[in-house]
Amino acid sequence: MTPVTTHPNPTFAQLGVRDEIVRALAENGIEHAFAIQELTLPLALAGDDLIGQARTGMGKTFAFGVPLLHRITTDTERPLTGIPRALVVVPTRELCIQVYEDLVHASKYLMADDTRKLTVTAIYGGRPYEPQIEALQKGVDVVVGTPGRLLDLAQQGHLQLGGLNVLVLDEADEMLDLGFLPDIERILKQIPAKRQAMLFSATMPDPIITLARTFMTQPTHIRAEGVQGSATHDTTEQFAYRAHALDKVEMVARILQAEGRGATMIFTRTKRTAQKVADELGERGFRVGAVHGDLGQSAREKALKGFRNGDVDVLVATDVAARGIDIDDITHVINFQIPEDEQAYVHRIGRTGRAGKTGIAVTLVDWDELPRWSMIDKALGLDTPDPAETYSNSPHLYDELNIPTEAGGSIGKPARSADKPKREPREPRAERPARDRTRRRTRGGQSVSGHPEGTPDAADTSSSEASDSDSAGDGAPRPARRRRRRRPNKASTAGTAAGTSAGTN
DNA sequence: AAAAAAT
Repeated sequence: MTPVTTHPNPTFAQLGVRDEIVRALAENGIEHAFAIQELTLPLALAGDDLIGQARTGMGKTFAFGVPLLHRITTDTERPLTGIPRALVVVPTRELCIQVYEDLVHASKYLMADDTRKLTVTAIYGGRPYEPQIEALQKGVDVVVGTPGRLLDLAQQGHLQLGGLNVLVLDEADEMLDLGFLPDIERILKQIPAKRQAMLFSATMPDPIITLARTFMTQPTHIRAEGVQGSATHDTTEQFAYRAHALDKVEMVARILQAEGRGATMIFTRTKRTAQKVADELGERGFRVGAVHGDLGQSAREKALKGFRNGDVDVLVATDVAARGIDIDDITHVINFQIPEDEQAYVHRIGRTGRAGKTGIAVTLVDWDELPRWSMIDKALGLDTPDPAETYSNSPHLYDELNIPTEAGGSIGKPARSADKPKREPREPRAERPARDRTRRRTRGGQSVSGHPEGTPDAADTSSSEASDSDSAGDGAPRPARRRRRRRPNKASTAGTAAGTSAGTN
């Protein structure tokens, strides 16, 4: 069981973070450090290499962002010159934007010298070169970027990597995976050998850690509470259902009618399917957006922005949006197609249940997906009921999905859909007050008010030597949002109790 | 075999 701590986590001020940063964080409602942040700060400030692991939505961005900003502005031997001193590499463009914005907020009051503000810039593809090049020419202290554009601008001579003091790989296991590894190696070649490297992710497979150690200096592996287990949250209720591919959209439509449903993310395995599902749900009247790699960059950003601000309440995406994206009030994650591996599953459902909130994850498993699903289920110890057992040829199979709703019932009934016209005029925008519809960032996974979750006491810190090594529409009834949440009491809870023991990697 | 990431 989770140890009960009577003391709240320490504040950033208590942890010795400089006042400019403390003030900026406070303006965003952040005062207390999450476990991963508290554990990371002393080592990160000392310049140590480290691998930071904490569950999704538990504040990894500021775990590297805060010490990074503190350190490069406090090093009197190396004043900031406008040549990049810190580089954060991320796997997707949208995550790049998000991390960039977090760092901009946190650095609001920081000066590079007596006359110049500290500058952060985002370098990513799908957008014109000129503004990014101009920003670099004006002088930049911190760069956040995706690999392709970073290398491109480095090769063109616009991005100077020789002055880097700090390198961060966010979603590090993804960055060191086959698809990205060559790019990362190219970047590593261009940065000074004597630098601090910090790697963060909720998931860190052993082979990746072994690989990481080849370019790190005696890294400390910091694992915040919880990640030793399944790395999924016990605040997120998980379900798996057997589904015919052809029925999946109908099942999703019913899930989307769950009472108390807030924002919902639907993940697919392919770009085509993502678009198709988005289109079909749109036809059914849901306010839906799509994010995948076949869309133009502005369409991707527009969809995500609409989802953030509440104009859209269903977002269909490929795994491009599986990692890092931090949006408040995502109550449901639906795996329309099962993910590639357990890491992808962990990150997908990690879009809900963030910062101690509750969430519901539903995975729809087609016949040909059963073997892979059972592998994921086993690898994570989810112990969901075998979806095969829910198999039936009955057309009424999905009448009861058995997913608890806020009202205490189950969803799955067609809910008047039979006599309902496929499409109704949408309610005017003004119908709900804008503020009520606005979905906020959770600010790096940190609750905007109250104490963050996490008990540092339960954290397992191990040094590199000691333990070796080890982140609606109207066609359907409008869901009631923001009701008081009732804890679902049936079906399978994932994960081990977030705590000390049972820590088999 | 898929997605992502430079054009």
